[in-house]
Amino acid sequence: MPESSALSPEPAYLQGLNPPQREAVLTTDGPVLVLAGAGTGKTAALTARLAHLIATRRAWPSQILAVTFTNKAAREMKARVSAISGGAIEGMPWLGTFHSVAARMLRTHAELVGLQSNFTILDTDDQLRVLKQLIAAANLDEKRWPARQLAGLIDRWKNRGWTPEQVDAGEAEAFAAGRGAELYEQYQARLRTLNACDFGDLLLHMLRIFRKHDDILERYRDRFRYILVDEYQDTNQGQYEWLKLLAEPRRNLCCVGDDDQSIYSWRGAEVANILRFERDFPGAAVIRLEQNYRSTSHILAAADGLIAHNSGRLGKTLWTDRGDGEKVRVIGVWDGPEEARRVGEEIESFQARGGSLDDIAILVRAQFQTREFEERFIAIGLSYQIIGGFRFYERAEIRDAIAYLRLIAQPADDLAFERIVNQPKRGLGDKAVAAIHRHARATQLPLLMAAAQMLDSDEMTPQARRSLGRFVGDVMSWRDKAGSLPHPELARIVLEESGYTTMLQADRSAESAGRLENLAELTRAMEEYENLGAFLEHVSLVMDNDEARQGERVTIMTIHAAKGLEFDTVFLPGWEEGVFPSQRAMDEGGLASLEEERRLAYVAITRARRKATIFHAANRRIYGQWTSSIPSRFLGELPKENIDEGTTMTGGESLWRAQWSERTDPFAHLAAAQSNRASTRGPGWQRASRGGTFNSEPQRVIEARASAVSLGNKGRDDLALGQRVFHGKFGYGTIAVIEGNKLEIDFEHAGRKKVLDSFVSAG
DNA sequence: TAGGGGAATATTTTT
DNA sequence: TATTCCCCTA
Repeated sequence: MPESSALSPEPAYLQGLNPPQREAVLTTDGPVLVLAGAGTGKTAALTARLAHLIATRRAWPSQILAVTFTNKAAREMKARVSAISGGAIEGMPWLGTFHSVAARMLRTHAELVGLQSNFTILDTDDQLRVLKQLIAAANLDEKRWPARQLAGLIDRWKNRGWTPEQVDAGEAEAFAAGRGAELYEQYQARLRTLNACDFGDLLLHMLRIFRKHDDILERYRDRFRYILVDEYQDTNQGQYEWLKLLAEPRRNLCCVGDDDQSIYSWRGAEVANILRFERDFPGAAVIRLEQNYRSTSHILAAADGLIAHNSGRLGKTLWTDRGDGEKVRVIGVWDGPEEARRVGEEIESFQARGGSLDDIAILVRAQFQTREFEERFIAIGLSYQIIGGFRFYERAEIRDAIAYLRLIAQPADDLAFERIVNQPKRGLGDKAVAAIHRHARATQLPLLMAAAQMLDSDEMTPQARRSLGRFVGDVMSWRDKAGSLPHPELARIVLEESGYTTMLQADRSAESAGRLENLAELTRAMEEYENLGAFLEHVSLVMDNDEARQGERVTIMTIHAAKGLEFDTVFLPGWEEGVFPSQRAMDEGGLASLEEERRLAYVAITRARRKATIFHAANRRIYGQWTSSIPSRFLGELPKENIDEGTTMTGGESLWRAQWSERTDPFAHLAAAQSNRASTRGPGWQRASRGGTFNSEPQRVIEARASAVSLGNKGRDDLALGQRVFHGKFGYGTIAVIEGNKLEIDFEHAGRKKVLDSFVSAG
């Protein structure tokens, strides 16, 4: 703890903060809403506030509830609070994500909602499996009423804090002619028998407990002197109620957020929560952080001009003293491949000038857009990483491995049992599993126990019985070992003895090597946890796994994933109607969705520190179909004075010519790019697609030329002939030929391939 | 029961 | 263009 504050002029945590930031730190009591625009030093203010509360003895670390949405944000805040206090503040036990905090609470009160304190937290796969069974049991056509849709609805209801009884008729109508609420009810009942809950339940159960048990609510109210919420614009209805209950009667609630960065309404976030904060908490102090420390002014002004087209904003004006900087560039290109080519060229020249790839990001609206870039970067040998998509713990092999561990830790975990009885294949298919289910239902036993009993009956074919006997025996023996072996060791044994490793080794597909590598990584990750239980809790709540990143690389990710991050140079491809704003969003959500898309565009632009380049293509292949596209309406909403427009195509008079010259002269686009002709935005772009024929040929030529340029230079000095290496796609192999930065490798499973050295690591 | 082949289908995804 | 899922056959 710091010295008595009266003497020292100013505590360290206040240094370097601007006046509004200080206000956000020092306005400790009563409701406070901090409107923190993009790049305005929100996290600095937030952590200083925590430090201040503790340093001035307003609260002990354990008396502050601080919630975030992501594990990443929670981790960062923890680290910064610890740093700012010089390590004096070790733990803030109640700093975490909404879900982890709620889970922690729920473990102590589980019995009040019909669970045991060791309940399991279901992942999406488990959830869908349960729902599929219920839908089938209800005699509904799974085609017409997919489990995914029901899962989405139930999630939405939970986000609003509704229990099955509270779902109104109109909402229930949305699924299977009014049977939605009924299925929700059945789902909850099933979860209770499984001693499990899903993500939504973590919050909803606690909310119900708070509503029903005053004494418990009182206890938490008494404990939490101060409450702090990050990314408040992303809270859903349930979270809002949860916070409101806890914040009374002290009302020391500080919410930080930015209505212009609300991009998760499709996940239940209610912008309304932030918009009505002042009404909900009369007398609230509203503090605006408007000085942007991230971007230069053209970038800010462009973003600001765009977002001004939205209605119903709280409004704020970002400013910066970083100078004008460069204008935002808007570049029209012919098609997707050219877009990727252009971005690749710019990155290479940036790199040639000594720039670092780590400073560059390509932010896309949708995952499918990443492919074009990936292909291009592989071709020219540019290091990149794609963030998002499937996360570590969502991969099938990881989930399978975890299911084994779950079953060992909790033999009653029926979902885990179902997932792996026949994985790897043991000849226990639908028939056998159905028989086990029948027996389990009849005897009220968990599946694993029921299966054990059935070994003595003659309900199954002898071979199925033999196979099942072996499986049950294995699980039992692993359970025995679990007590004595360190858990990572146990995991390795399980993977080996279950035949899972063997199955992958026998699999000759390109991915199997990567899967084995993932499993190895999993057992490595387990070492950081005290015991199996702690590890499994981590896995359910923290779905990400920090992968060690090696070397410089360009980052490719969705705009959603980029929120909260910043990069020196940002490329924003695909600003076309239908892609961005996305067609589906507009079809389904109308104006509200369009505004959310616009906020997304705002988030995208404000990620850039110095340079933002937007692309729009005249033709794009979507799901294998060539479609012509018109530039995004958002482009027209950018203030003219903050953008530079250009196109790589010849003038608007004839797209035909552009097409023709592309076809015959592979370097035409370069010439066009250099002369940077006037914009052709407008009707000329709306030409019908000419189909995919024209570009296949020139692309190959250009591809070859670009490869020739980037290949054959440098090469790595840490690789040698005969060395064993690992490749993300092809697995392990031995180097057979080295030629500059090109390698020929004899892969153990994929045969001989030519690859670039930047894609292999010493194995 | 497993695996092949053909048809249907396709945002964003903090926990 | 992928991927996934369902049906059918060995």
